[in-house]
Amino acid sequence: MPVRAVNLVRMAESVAPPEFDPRCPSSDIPVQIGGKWTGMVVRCLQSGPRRFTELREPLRGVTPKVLTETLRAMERDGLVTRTVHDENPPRVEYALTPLGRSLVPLIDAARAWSEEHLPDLLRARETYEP
Amino acid sequence: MPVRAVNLVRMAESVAPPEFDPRCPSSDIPVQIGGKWTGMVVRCLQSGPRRFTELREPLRGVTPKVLTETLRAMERDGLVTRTVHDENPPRVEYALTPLGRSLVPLIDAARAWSEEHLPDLLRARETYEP
DNA sequence: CAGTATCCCATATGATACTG
DNA sequence: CAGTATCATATGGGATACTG
Repeated sequence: MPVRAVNLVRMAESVAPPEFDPRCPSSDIPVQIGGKWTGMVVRCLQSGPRRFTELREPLRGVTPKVLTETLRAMERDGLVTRTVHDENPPRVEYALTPLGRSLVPLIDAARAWSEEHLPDLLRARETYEP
Repeated sequence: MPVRAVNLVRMAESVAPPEFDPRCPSSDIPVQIGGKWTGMVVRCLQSGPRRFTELREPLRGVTPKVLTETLRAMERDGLVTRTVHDENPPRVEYALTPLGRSLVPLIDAARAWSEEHLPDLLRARETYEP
């Protein structure tokens, strides 16, 4: 399996601890938002709204349970909207909100980093010995 | 505990699945690099080399075991160097490599995102109801 | 179609104690 | 000082089967 790129998949909502240490500007306690699939969902929705199964397809390997959890969390955080069209069979569409769209540059930056630096990282990994 | 910012804490080394779906440019299978503390270690080392205990201090809450694991992984990936000075008591210094330093803009971008958008996310979280 | 309902498991993280 | 060594556990992620 060839290595392709690096995705941003997790971010942390950081909370200042009671005893914030000014010597390290990021000595925060992280509380995570996002997860394994969040970044990929954002990218999949970039080109427009998609239905549940339309998301499952390109995200090969994601189980319906996990995709549901991911989408619910993103909805809760205001990253996507969930629209139920009253039809039969049911049709549910997910779309990015402006907030969700604002993540795109960050994800792109992570991928750009990977395209530029991943070979170095992998080389380091190969030559490393404990 | 006031919310301060958002840190990038995880990234995924993405591997193309056998059946890559062209409709979604990021339908990759992620294999994670990084972890809860990696981003903070990078930021702590930004201002120069630090010793093990000098890292433990600002990263309140990290146990020696976990900090060791984090640093070893970062060393393996070529993000930091570990220099043992032959003295007594022992002195070990960790420093960013150019590769490690190249992560800084990405981490800063994540923090910038948070400073700009975290209030929106938290507001969405509060008004959300299942 | 768009999910739920269960069950399961690896692993990331942490608590605590000890050492060359 | 700079770690190891153990042990414990929460939870993110997955497998599988079922449903309005």
